Amino acid sequence: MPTMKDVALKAGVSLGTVSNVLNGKDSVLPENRAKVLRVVERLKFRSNLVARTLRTKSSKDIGLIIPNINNPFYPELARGVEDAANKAGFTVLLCNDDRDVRKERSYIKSLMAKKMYGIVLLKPQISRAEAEEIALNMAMVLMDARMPAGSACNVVNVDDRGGIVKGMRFLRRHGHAKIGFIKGLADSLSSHDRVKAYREFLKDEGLPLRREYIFPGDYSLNGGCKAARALLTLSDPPTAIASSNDLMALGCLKEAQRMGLDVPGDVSVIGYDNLDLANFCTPRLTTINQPKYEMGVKGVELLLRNFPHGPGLPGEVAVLPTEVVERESAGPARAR
Amino acid sequence: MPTMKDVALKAGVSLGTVSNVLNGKDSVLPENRAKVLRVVERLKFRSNLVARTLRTKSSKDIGLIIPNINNPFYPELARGVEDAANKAGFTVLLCNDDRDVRKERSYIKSLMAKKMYGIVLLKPQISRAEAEEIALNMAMVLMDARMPAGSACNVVNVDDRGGIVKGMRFLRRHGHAKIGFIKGLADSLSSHDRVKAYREFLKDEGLPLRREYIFPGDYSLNGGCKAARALLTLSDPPTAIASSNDLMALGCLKEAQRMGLDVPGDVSVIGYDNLDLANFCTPRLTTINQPKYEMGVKGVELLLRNFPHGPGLPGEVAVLPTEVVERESAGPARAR
DNA sequence: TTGAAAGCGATACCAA
DNA sequence: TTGGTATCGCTTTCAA
Repeated sequence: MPTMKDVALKAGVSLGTVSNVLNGKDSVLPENRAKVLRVVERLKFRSNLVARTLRTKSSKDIGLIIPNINNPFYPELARGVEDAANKAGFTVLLCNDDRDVRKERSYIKSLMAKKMYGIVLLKPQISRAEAEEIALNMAMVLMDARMPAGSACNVVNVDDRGGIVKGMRFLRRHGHAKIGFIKGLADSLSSHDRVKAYREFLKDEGLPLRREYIFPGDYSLNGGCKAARALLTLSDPPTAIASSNDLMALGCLKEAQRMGLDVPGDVSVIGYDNLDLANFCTPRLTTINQPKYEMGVKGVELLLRNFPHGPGLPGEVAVLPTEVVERESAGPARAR
Repeated sequence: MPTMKDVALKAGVSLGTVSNVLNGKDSVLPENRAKVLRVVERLKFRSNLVARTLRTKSSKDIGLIIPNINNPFYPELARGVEDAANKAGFTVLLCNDDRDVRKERSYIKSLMAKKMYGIVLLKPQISRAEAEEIALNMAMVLMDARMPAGSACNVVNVDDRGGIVKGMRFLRRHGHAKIGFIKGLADSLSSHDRVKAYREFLKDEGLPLRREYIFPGDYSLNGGCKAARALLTLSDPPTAIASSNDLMALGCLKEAQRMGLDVPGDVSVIGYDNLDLANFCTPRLTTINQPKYEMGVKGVELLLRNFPHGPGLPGEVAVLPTEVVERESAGPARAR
């Protein structure tokens, strides 16, 4: 592997000149530039990025820490991060922390030891103070998190309140007044926001809040089945069920069918996330879309924009919109 | 950020001693080791991995190049790679090449410039010669590829022939003699192997090979629908359809249902891959499992085993087994 | 505009 | 066992 020194030698110029050519500095005689370029070509020279990073103290890489790439929500988001990063000349190191704070910390330390430019961290479990401290050394973007105003961390969230409200409104518009809700695991900000939005919507609409209409789900297919069974065997069952994710909505849908109910004829089901599976099941699932790819893109955008040449700029917070994707699993309420 | 020099200073020992302590060399006086460790702790010192890599000319990272993490086949494989790599103290850089040779080459070059330890490359599009050349500089594992014996590249493949044969046998055992086949895009080794296996199976069983029973699919949901329509409207339609991936099998299944056919009552459908969706659809899809996670693990295993301290050892090839996962979409043939 | 030289922060060798 | 020093390959400053 040839080095810049080799190039300099063969081209009959100094190391600095080669560096200047390679970095597009214009203080180089055209003739020298040409010579250097020719040698670079001939030797198939490629800069050693490690040396560059050592010298400049920052690589052109960003770390992406997510719970688990196996969760169908994340590949698209990861792709958004990668595409946006690539476009800006950065590459992405993917890390799955399995929602384990220890793993999360360990990855962060490793990313720092690698002198990464920045980190995109989903569902952070570390404390705010820890996050702030990291943001001193590298660009930082949090997703699905809440930080105090003035924080050095950038934050990208999704309008979960709005998503639920839109879904509920959709159901209302189709005449539903008795709407059940399947909660998710109470471990994340977004999950919390979704139930809250459900409650508030009911209140705003002057609809009664029935405790038995809220079922504690676990984000799993089976959790959705259980919820459906519980909700639909009530003496006065809901005519529509809103789930806080697609997987449970699917379970719900399947269980309703198993009970001999027609979806959406007898009961409407509405999901959340808009995963691929929402398109693959029968009936296709009406659901709330989260802009997964765009979340990734936006994250990188903030990352790069607010850390142009080291720290300084305060963080920014972006809230991305949700929307209902109308398909087949929800329709008009029908008297039973 | 403190450096090893700072540690050496505060601990009153030399740089070399600190290095030896940190790298677990035993030629250090226990008392000195303790001193160093104490200072490391106090200063929260962490080795700069970039400097280490520059000096040693190889990082503890491996690159993983896949077509697209958005394709539901890959997340699990990627997870296998990451887990196995982590266990060995390595981290993984994920790259999506979108099946574009140019992107593939560009990523490889970038990985080399970063002095990565090795590369796991899926469905390589570069030439064999190119692959061999890369293997001179870093550990290399190819997946879904064929290399000549004696190659420096390691290869991990899946027993696609066997998978198809097992699926066909399963159908035969249930009395099917008229079996349709939906091909995939002819762009990969595995795709090619699957049709071939289908043909040979028919021959071995003494069953007629009917051209009209082989439909050219495109791996998409819609491709599966079209295939079903074509195959099932034949004057003498097949009683079972084997698809070369799950997505087309799902499309096939849905189209059959739309045509008023019962699956598996009227027609059996069998997929390939065993993606999550195979479990989520109705009826649940009987399919051929590919050991995705294990492929990733095996890849890293070969990578590490055959490149312990630089090149030298020849590559190894591993073929992982497939198996039929019996669910609900395939059953006994029935006279129509 | 260019060249010479000083670092970046580790590892590794050699002498002591 | 330890300390001193050269070195990895680049960027960056400073004089010329």
